[in-house]
Amino acid sequence: MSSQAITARSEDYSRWYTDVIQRAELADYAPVRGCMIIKPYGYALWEHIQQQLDRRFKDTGHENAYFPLFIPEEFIMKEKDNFEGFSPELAVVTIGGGEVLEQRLVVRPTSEAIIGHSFSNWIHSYRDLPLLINQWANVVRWEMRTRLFLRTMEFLWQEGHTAHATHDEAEEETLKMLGVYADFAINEAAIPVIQGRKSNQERFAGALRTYSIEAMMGDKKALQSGTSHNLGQGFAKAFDIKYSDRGNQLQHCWTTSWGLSTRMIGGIIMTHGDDQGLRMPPRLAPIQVIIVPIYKNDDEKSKVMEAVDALFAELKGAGLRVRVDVREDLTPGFKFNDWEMRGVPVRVEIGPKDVQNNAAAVARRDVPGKAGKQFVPREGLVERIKALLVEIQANLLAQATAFRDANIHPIENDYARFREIIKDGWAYTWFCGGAECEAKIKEDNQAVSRCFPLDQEKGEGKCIHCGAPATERAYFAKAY
RNA sequence: CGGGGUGUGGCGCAGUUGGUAGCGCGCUGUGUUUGGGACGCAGAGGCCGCCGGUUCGAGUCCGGCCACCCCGACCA
Repeated sequence: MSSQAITARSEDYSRWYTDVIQRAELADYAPVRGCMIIKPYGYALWEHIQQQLDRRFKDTGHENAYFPLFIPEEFIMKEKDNFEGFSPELAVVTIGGGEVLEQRLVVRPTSEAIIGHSFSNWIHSYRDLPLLINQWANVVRWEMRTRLFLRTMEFLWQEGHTAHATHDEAEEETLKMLGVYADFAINEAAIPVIQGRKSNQERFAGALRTYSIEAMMGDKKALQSGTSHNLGQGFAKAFDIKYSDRGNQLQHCWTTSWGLSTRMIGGIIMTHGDDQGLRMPPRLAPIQVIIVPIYKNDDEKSKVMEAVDALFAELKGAGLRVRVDVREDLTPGFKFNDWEMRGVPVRVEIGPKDVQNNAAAVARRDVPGKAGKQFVPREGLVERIKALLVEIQANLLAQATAFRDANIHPIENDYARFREIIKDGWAYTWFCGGAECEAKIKEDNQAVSRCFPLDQEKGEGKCIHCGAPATERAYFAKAY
């Protein structure tokens, strides 16, 4: 619990972000640089993210497994692009049991290598395909600069790894899981995301193609919130993942990998949060309904608590995540602010008047102040709250979508204007995809291409930077 | 690694020309309070980031180191 005010977003967005996390008790800094302690409230949010994703993975035929944290260094080196991409950020164990290790062990930055090793043992025939595996795990990347949830040296995620008989099947899987991420982001986290393909410069080194979902944060910076790779046959060749086809010919598999991490929590904070603090999307909120009892004396207390307990049981019975704030010696006003800061979607106040009137005061987090508070008859209250949670979920998505759309600006053939746009928003424009253009744009604007959206009209234009013919449009933005 | 900042009770901070550490919040006890961040009274809590130097005496001055935060480069 904290009574401190939160820095206004307009004053200092970074400070607002870290204030919210600490005051809402999502996470603490750890004694090790770049690491974080995820506190119960933050972890509960992660658990709901996990549940919603895991359900979707199972529904699309995937199974969970677990692979080791330690990976022989030579495994990592097998796939050259992968190794070169990751080597600067590897944590390597060189001593174990007091002895210098013959075989140095890498703490996994991702598990393509060790899973590839297993896949080569598991897969022999086309009958073994497709192989659809997911794991929930922690990974470590030695980052130079870290921020709570957005980039920490150790983070939690899921990584899906699949093997297929053909390129097209792998591509289909890659896009299917991208779609799963988008569905999750939009319908559970209420974050409008754009599905797209990364430029060659931005794609994962070991991948044929990298796709991502991109979201706009409250400061108009972009956040890559989920990633899906078609790895081609690169890993299959490096790890000898082969199968005999129907004609008894040995073929290399086509593999994919896709991941979504605790970074998503940062996305939720920065998409929905306001100057009062967090605003949790109801479907993921650790607490959906907080009940604050109000009373002056023992006589009132017993009457109020009777009504509160009954409502609590009813809401809980309806499947809602509900809690009663029974803390003594805190004023109701303090509790209102406290739970608003922590983003609980619906607050129910029950005092002597409400007991008498057979009603309750219901306040919604997405509408600030008195406008969001109304008195609701006790009769039908549970149904009203359930409906309200649905409304809030929809409203958060609508607000975020409106904000995003208001800050995306289409532009053609005008680099000067492009540069202006990108200072405070996203630009949507023709892009040749070339490395030189990308590098120059980055140098000029501290912004990069986010993706070529999958959903775009066919056409042809001129690259915003070099003017060469371009067949695709891309989003450009400053990014986390 | 470059630039900027900060290290003093749990948190936020003050601490004058060097004289043996204080405020607010929080915490404990207690009483009055309670419909938008309550108040009184009584308490507990500190190796002033670390090491060294100057000095009769260092939170304060000097030297060195370390850590963390913010902004870049790198990255999900």
